[in-house]
Amino acid sequence: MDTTFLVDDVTRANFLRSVMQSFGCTYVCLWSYLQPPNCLLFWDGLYNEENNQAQRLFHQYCQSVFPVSNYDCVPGLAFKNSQQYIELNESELQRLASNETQRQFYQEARIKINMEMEMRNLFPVQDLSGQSPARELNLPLPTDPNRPSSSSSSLRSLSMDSQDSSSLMFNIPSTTHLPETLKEVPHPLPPIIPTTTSPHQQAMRAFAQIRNLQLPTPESEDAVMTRAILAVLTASSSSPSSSTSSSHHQPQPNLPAAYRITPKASAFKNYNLGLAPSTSQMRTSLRAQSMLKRAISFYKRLNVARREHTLASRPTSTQLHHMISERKRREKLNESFLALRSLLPPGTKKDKASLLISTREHLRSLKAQVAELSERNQKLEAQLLPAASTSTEEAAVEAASGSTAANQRLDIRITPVPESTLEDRIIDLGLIVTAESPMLDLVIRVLEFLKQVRNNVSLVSMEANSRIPESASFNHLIFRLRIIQGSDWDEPAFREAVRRVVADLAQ
Amino acid sequence: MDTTFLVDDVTRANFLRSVMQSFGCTYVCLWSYLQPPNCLLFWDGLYNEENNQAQRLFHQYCQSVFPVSNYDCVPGLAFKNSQQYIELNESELQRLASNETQRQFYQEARIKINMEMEMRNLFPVQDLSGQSPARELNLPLPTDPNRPSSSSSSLRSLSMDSQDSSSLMFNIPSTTHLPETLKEVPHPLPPIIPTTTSPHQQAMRAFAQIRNLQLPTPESEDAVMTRAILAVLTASSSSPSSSTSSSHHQPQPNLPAAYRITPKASAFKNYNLGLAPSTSQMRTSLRAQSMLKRAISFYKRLNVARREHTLASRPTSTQLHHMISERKRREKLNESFLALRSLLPPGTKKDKASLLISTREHLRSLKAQVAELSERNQKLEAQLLPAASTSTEEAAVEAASGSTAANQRLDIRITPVPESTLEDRIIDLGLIVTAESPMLDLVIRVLEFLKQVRNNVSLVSMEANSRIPESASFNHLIFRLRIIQGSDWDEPAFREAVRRVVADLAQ
DNA sequence: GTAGACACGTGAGTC
DNA sequence: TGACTCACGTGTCTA
Repeated sequence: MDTTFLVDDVTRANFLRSVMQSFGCTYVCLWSYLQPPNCLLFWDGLYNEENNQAQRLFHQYCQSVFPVSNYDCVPGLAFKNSQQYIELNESELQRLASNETQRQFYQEARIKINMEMEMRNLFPVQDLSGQSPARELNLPLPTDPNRPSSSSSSLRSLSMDSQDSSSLMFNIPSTTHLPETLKEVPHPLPPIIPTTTSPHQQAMRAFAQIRNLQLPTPESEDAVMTRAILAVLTASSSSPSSSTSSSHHQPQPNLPAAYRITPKASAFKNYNLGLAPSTSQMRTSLRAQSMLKRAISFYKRLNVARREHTLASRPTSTQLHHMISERKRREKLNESFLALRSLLPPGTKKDKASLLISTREHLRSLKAQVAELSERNQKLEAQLLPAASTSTEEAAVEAASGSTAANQRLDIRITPVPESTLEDRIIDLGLIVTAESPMLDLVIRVLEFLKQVRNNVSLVSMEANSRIPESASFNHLIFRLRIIQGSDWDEPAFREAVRRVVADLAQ
Repeated sequence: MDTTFLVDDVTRANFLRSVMQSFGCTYVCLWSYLQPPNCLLFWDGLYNEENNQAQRLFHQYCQSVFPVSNYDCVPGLAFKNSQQYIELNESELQRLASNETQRQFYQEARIKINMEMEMRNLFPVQDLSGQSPARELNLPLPTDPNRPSSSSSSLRSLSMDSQDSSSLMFNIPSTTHLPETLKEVPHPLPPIIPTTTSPHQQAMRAFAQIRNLQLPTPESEDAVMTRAILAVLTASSSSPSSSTSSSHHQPQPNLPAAYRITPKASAFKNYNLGLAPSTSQMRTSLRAQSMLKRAISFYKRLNVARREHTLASRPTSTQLHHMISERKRREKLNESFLALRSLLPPGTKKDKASLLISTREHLRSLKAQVAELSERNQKLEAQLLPAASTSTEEAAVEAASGSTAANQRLDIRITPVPESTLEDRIIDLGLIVTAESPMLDLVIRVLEFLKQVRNNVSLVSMEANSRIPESASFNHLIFRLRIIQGSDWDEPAFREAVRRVVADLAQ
């Protein structure tokens, strides 16, 4: 219904931009998320004394306009050392852009990237401390969702000037669209200075004198001031009814609600520079006021957050823990990879992926090998023992042999081989010897003994295994003996003889 | 200048939000990048009949409000399966990377930048609206700071005003000018109540009555906006830890976490899940999908765009290619992991590290198995050989042994044991001796020799078999020897020594 | 709420 | 130089 705030906002934006640009800022971004006249300002450039002064001056100005306001120029939003910050300059844009549309595209893209980077750099870590942010922010909660008129108004409201196609998010166009910033213009003092010079005018004038600025046009300035003061006054005595009443008063629902920015309109708004409608009707709503306060507190919050961010140690403890844990995990995984590679034939690549696939292949080939071998084994066994299936019976026989205790240092078992016949008696002499001496001696000794009794038995086959070759070795020997036909075979005597042979070797 | 679209856009957004949320969507996002009245709609939740209906209703509504509008609802941008993402196919990448279509790439980059920005704006990372101690600002306090926010449903989504500058960026004709596809809306329009209320209000009211909705209130929207701003400013590394302070009584307790989308959100979401658009919307859906797909899958590549204008377009493509190739690499590696797991016994954990170690163990066991099997096989063959000397193995063995004649009386084989390592070298000394003398002497002689060279080798195990086919006995001996570490091992010399030891015994 | 697992994009290094 | 691999820190999800 009324656009005064916006006008005011635009005025301030222009002024602000002029100030900042006069101090060499290449990038001034005015953010108007907030309800006008609240906005955020970002600028780049070195944060130097001049900027400091500009900031002070601007602050002074704002204070003069809004005495209750603690307008806060957040100084450190300068991305001075930020590598990501991309300085926009017109010529480069021109060079890159082939046509007008594309140029705009580039501009927009760059600006957005800028903003994005800026955000990233400014707030890489979100650590808002333990305090309740809301308390600090003074955020008003919705008072009553069922409040009658406000809902409809908010639903209806939206605003943006839609005709300016070149309206960009962040008025980088301030460099392009603001030839009237007039750093070049030498004497820009507002012509009309009333007798009752308000503080802000003084401040602005002083500032303009310093920097040779052109200040916003006095008309808009006056209007702004008046409105602002009125707004402040009204707000100080405002009651919630003002909001409702003002909403109520909205006579034409779909008429220029164009300039009212509802909080829902969240995108960056364009300050259409040079837009200075003369409608000076005052619209002071509690909502606007609340937004102002909100903005102020927001600025505070911003500063606090920034400070906290810069001061606080970057990684939170959890983050740090996470990091090192992840590191451990990677390390372990790499260890596993290494160990896996050690098992593979040494010719394999040490590349991780190829290690995996070679492992896969190796595994597959091993499986195939096992399958083939086992199959062949089965076949061979079937071929070899149609008469006797060795393994199972052997176990059974051993179990049934009734030998001595298991833990003995020397265990001698003599078991008949099932395939032996009466004419061809074959026995197995099993020895389990725990000996310190190497198995070699043991075997030789037994063999020598067998050689002595070669008239009684002959060696058919033998088998010797030693586990744990160091220190006390565990030797398992099996001698398959054929008992010579006709000889008198005394098994206990034979066993005793064997025992005597190997007894002194057994540990 | 006509603001009807804009005003109505918000209305439509609200209505739409109400509709979708009433159907259980936790996240509804209206995107108004496009030139109004074109916008994009995203919502989560299961794509079910109700959603379908909501979509239809929305279509009808839009049709009623803007008969010329070709509103396009893209169903099913479901962020549920976060692991899935959409991979760009190669051709598309090529197209993007090529120079001739650089402009399109820029456009897409811009799109994704926009998307990122919008994401940040739309999805507050942090709930910052706690209590509102606005007393110092003379703001009306909320009726009850601790009350559960009944209007939180409206807080679940934000809508963009469509008239921000970013609408420019989407002047890509193919995407903005979607074909008219809404002619075949199956259901009748929502009842339009005449007189003063606008159609959207009527529709909303009717719908609210149907679904018992609570429409958004401006206050809540204020809060949302404020939160959004703060979120944007404090985003970039969102950690939910900040909610500790306000967790006690969160003003919007049911604000779902799923609704937080940080710019670092990495995985591209597959929004095709459960997509079952009605045939009438199929075409437009597909078209919008293709654009969306590109945009979404690219929105993470903001750095690309950043480089794009710091440097030339070269590193852009390289970076992009790098990213893509890295993705491919990861994919391939994971594939390898998966394939490897498929080879392992199915009980193994699907954890990557444990997969590796279990693979290692499995491999080791397989090797042992192979060794054992082959050994046994050798044994069996040796047993079988004299019986069936015609077998192929003998020939093969003899051929492989590199010995001179086939019918030699002595065959010496030295083969490394596969399970031996560099540190622990184990070899098999195989002897096939056709001798008249009994095997006993042969074995003893070999053992004595081994005893002599015990500084070089130690006996691990041995095996001896003798068959007596006819006249001469056929002896097969296998000695498994461990080569002592540090000793100089000369295999040919050893072989020659063995040969000399047993030569005179061989027939 | 915390520990672990994964995927991501990116910088660095290597051939 | 470019193609490629790897490590890193971070974000997200799950148990």
